[in-house]
Amino acid sequence: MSEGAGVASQRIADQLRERILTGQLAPGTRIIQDELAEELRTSRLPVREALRIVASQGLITLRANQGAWVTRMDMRECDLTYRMRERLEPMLLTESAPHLTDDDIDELSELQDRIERGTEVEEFLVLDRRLHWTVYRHHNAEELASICARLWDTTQHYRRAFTRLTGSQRGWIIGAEHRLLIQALRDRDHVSAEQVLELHIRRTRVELSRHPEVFG
Amino acid sequence: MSEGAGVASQRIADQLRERILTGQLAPGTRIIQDELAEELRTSRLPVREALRIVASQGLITLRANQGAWVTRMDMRECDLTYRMRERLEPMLLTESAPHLTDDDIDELSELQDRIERGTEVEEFLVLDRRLHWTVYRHHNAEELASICARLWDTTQHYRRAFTRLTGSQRGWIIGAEHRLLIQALRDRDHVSAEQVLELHIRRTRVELSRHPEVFG
DNA sequence: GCCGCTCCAAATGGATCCATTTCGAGGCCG
DNA sequence: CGGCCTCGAAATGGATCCATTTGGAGCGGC
Repeated sequence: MSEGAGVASQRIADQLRERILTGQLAPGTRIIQDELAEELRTSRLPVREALRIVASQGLITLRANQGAWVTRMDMRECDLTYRMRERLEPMLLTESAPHLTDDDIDELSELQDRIERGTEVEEFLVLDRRLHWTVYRHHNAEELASICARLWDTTQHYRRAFTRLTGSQRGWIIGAEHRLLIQALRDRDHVSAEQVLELHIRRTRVELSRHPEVFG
Repeated sequence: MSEGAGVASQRIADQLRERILTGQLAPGTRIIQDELAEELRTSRLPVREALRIVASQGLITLRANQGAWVTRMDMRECDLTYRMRERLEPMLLTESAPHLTDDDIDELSELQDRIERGTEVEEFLVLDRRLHWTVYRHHNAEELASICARLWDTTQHYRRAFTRLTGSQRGWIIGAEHRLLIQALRDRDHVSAEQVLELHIRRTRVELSRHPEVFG
């Protein structure tokens, strides 16, 4: 795949990705090669390659002779993306779970503690992601993992909007799901862990589908 | 995503993809920018972009400051790819099946007739692919479809080797599975169609896992 | 007053040139 | 004789310049 090529291109791609995931660049925003190049003190060439890298991760959309925009999703696409996650992330869990150490699982508990103590949306998004990917930490399936990461990233903006909207109402549900997941992992009951994870993603999808206003 | 950008880049990417899928370029083959550029009467720049496009589809692997190789898989990766297909292609079927016309289904039957009459490996690969993607013809899920296509493409070389190896021994199994799939679609029994499709992919995966020599 | 045509500025696409990195061949030293 | 080091060719990465395309502003005609 495309982890290689161009140190500069990769750096620029990472920065672009960061800005999109943190919400600095909203879906629909146009990205102009010259602007990015000047701002990052480089030529347009590595910028062009960076745009391609980020496009291959689904975060921006390119159109020939026209330019690049931060990818925009409608509710239908977002729903489908969550359905894919429901089928793929449990696979990723299965690949990783047998290799989780007791320390890993303690780390999961601590992350959930912090999630429950916190109130900031941005903090929640970071911790939630870190929790999930700690579960997947020992996967040995790059392809699968990169697809899952892509599905996660492309819905990040709408997850943020959704979280802001529903506030802490859903906190205890997510908490219960996370705790059940962590306990199943601690018990080495991987089938249940898979099932809880699928449930967790599906429940979020269903709730999201009840908030069309997230998609403006 | 990355359907746009650079008419030339896109053309070159298509040619590269074609050569890999038809087996002209085997996994592990190194691709040198200068050679491709000279052969296609263009400069290295669109070649570089084409390499990125094809890399984003998983068919070649880039390493910074080193170059590009046709992606090589081991049995474990191939097995995982088939497992992903088992979970995703039935989804794609579900998106498309309700919109299949009687003509579409007749076309499927004719394709299967031709598969059963033929003996050439290359012909089989083409017809088999056409059959599957005729089933998916009316999907309205670009992301899902592009992931499925990617999973299909990256295993193409090993499917070819496998087909050459097992010859026509598996022909009647594939025929039965395809016929059952087509009949379920004709009966508008989409749940059964999904199930047959999953079975079909899983059976192929299991057989493939019994032939490690394919990954020599 | 509205629609359409022309032309121009701005942005993307491609070619060429130069810099940098990698890897192997060949020689030198131990 | 073998291992290491150096050097150079070859390939990739980046910068600059030019070509092409696009879309909108402004003018003209109906």
